Amino acid sequence: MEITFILSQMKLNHLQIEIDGIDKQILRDLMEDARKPILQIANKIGISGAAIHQRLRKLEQAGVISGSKFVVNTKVLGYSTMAFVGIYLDKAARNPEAVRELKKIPEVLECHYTTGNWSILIKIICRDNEHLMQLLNKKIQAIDGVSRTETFISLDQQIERQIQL
Amino acid sequence: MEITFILSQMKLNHLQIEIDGIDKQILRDLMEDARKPILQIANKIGISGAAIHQRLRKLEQAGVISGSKFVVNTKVLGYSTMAFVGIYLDKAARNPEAVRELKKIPEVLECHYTTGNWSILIKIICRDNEHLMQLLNKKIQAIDGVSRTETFISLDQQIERQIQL
DNA sequence: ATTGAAATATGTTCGTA
DNA sequence: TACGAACATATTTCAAT
Repeated sequence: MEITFILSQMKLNHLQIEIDGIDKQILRDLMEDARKPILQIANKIGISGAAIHQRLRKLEQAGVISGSKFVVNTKVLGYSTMAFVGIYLDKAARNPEAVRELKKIPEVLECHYTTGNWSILIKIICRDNEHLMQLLNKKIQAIDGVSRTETFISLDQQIERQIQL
Repeated sequence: MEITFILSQMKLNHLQIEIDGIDKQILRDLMEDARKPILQIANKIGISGAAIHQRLRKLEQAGVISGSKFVVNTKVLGYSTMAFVGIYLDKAARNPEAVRELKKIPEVLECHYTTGNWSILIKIICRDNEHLMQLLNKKIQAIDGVSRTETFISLDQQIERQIQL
């Protein structure tokens, strides 16, 4: 009986984070522009800046907000080629080791353990096809345990967004 | 001779965006926390706040900075399942139409035209496996032109980052 | 490109409802 | 929760180098 109580409390903490309409409006604005002034949001919604401030503190403490980022335009910096690479590892036990190596490669932006054919799926960014080829042949294929890779070059990214509240 | 001049100017505008070490330090800080006060960065680097401000203006005008975002923790909001879905379209001509439909599905976070087997690769986020199944069967498979899909569920994302400067 | 200082704008705290 | 007012910080501008 005590255990079921504790479990129900855990559920409350983990699942019942109340995000009302005002929270959503605040988050929607800030997800689009992390530097948008609180007062602008406040005026739009029709509550005080102090209220927004309180809600943001609540959302941060609840862990709803993970942080904020400046987004840099990789194309302007000369990175024109994005690709996904499915990686086959010959032994599952080598996975953590392989991931450790992948973390050392700055061009690797994402790395997922996945269901399906591959052990790992990564997203990478390269200056051009030449850079991509070097990366695959010299760095990724060189990782111990990597037996084969399948590369999918992103010819054009049509959607890039966060979850919609 | 005039044309070569114009071309060299275009190259200057598009490729020779000078990002020096100070720019990189500023961007590195703000990519980690978009709300980090300029003065803190200024003190760390050892130049004035006004100088940082000027450089940020320059970087914005050059298009290096695409914006800033608040990052929300999707897991806390109850979205525990991320997946990649490779989509086969029966006719390439249907691609733009299919992408238009995908844009209407809020769970679709990314969408890429790709080389390789599929026409399109998307990244999606779902509450749970049930939600994922509904999304695939009722919404994605229902799009006109979609002949087949291959789904890769992300069991664990080990790397999530931006380009390293 | 950079600075310091002034002017403006924004964020934060707090007593109260 | 929300408010407004007081307070503390941050940003932007600007003349000068």
